[in-house]
Amino acid sequence: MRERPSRPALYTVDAVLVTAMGNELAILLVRNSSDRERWSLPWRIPQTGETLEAAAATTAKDAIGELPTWVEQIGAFGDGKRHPSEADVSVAYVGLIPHQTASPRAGHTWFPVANPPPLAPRQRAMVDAATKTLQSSLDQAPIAFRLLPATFTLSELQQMYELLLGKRLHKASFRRALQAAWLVEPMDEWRSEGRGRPAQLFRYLPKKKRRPHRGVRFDFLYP
Amino acid sequence: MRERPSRPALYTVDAVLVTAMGNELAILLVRNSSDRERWSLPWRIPQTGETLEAAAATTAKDAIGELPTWVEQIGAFGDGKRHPSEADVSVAYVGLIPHQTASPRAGHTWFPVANPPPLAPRQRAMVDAATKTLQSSLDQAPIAFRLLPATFTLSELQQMYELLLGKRLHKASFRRALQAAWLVEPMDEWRSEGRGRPAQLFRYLPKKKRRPHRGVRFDFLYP
DNA sequence: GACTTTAGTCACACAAAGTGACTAATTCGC
DNA sequence: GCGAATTAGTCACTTTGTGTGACTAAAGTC
Repeated sequence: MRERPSRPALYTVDAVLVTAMGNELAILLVRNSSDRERWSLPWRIPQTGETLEAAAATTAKDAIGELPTWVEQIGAFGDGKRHPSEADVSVAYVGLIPHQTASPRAGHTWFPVANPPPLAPRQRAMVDAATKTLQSSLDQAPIAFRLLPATFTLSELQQMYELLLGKRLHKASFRRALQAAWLVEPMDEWRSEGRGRPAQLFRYLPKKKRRPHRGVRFDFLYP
Repeated sequence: MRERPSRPALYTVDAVLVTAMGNELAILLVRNSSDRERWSLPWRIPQTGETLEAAAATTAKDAIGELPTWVEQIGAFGDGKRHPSEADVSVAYVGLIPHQTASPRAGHTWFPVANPPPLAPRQRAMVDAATKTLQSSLDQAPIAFRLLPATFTLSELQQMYELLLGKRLHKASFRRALQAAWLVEPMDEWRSEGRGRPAQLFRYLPKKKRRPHRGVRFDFLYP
């Protein structure tokens, strides 16, 4: 605990900016300034007095001109090797961007999260961890709502959940669970999407404060 | 993203070492070398080529002479102020120590997690986040098992869960859920604890690989 | 106007969880 | 030695939650 390191321990803040493009998730990458063939996550070295979260928000603003609707830390990533700048650790954040508001700055492009260009191993790990974090906090935080515009149909909401979970959901079950959670308020508007019955619009407006009072659950198998 | 910082962005790795003492959780704190009245978390600056997790494990070994039975990252903590050494960010890890094996080195002491001595705000935040992380990954990882000795009774296991969750559990429900998860194997040993029927001993040995196939869940209220 | 398409709801079956009461095996007090 | 107390372990019943197919509703298409 007292040994001096052989070099300073430096870090950056990296942002995994996520949006829903059509029916897949996409992340924002920026072209490397040195090697224009390669891509990397937007990043930043925090200024004096700047919190980590603020640095992540600023990184996002620099990349798309908007603050994310949701920012959450993924963790610190270090593998003993250096990468962007001289840093040997990157503190990664996910930021959610509703796709409507997203107009990337020059040099920045959305890539399907399932099929990105080659990335440095550490950045690759951060992207993987970001999608995993989103999936696992999907039932703990309004992730899906933050990827949608302010008003949406229940079918759109369900599709967003299906996209994030990577599986189909049964309509009746989805709506029953949503009703029970009191997260959504119907508006007096309907939207006709061409064919089919028009859908009612809803907005995110959580109401109740009754916690479900569950017991234990053992949802793991191997250490 | 290109601005130079006004000073180098430095970090440490801090360890929140947790054990179960009697019927409360405890964390290991070390007396400050400068101000002997104050306490802080054990920490370390990673050496070149050392991963973050390895640094956390080493920190634990320096503090209690044993490797933790479980190590997990909590996150990176920075508030714009510096603290241990010159670092403005601490990467925090939880490490679990079964209480039997724990014999702290000189200057190190266990404190009840609910009632620690005054700590620096950042360290306080790390301790709070550690217990929150433990609670929320309790159903995802064998946290409780890693705080117990290799063999244990089901009552001890249930008490550990109650301690970590901060609430009582119903015996029959607990055992039913445990059975369904195939996490535990009975041994041919019994232990008599003075009064009452002797309890059978079990060990952690996860068996099945059937994932429960749940739908969506909305377990949050406010953003 | 029949057919297709999407929205929205219902009702039933089945699975999971909460709960109190029961049996079992030991120690303690007398 | 024997009944009360104590802890372990199980059972059966009730309540709640989830999976699922079938249904009605309102629009467009031909």
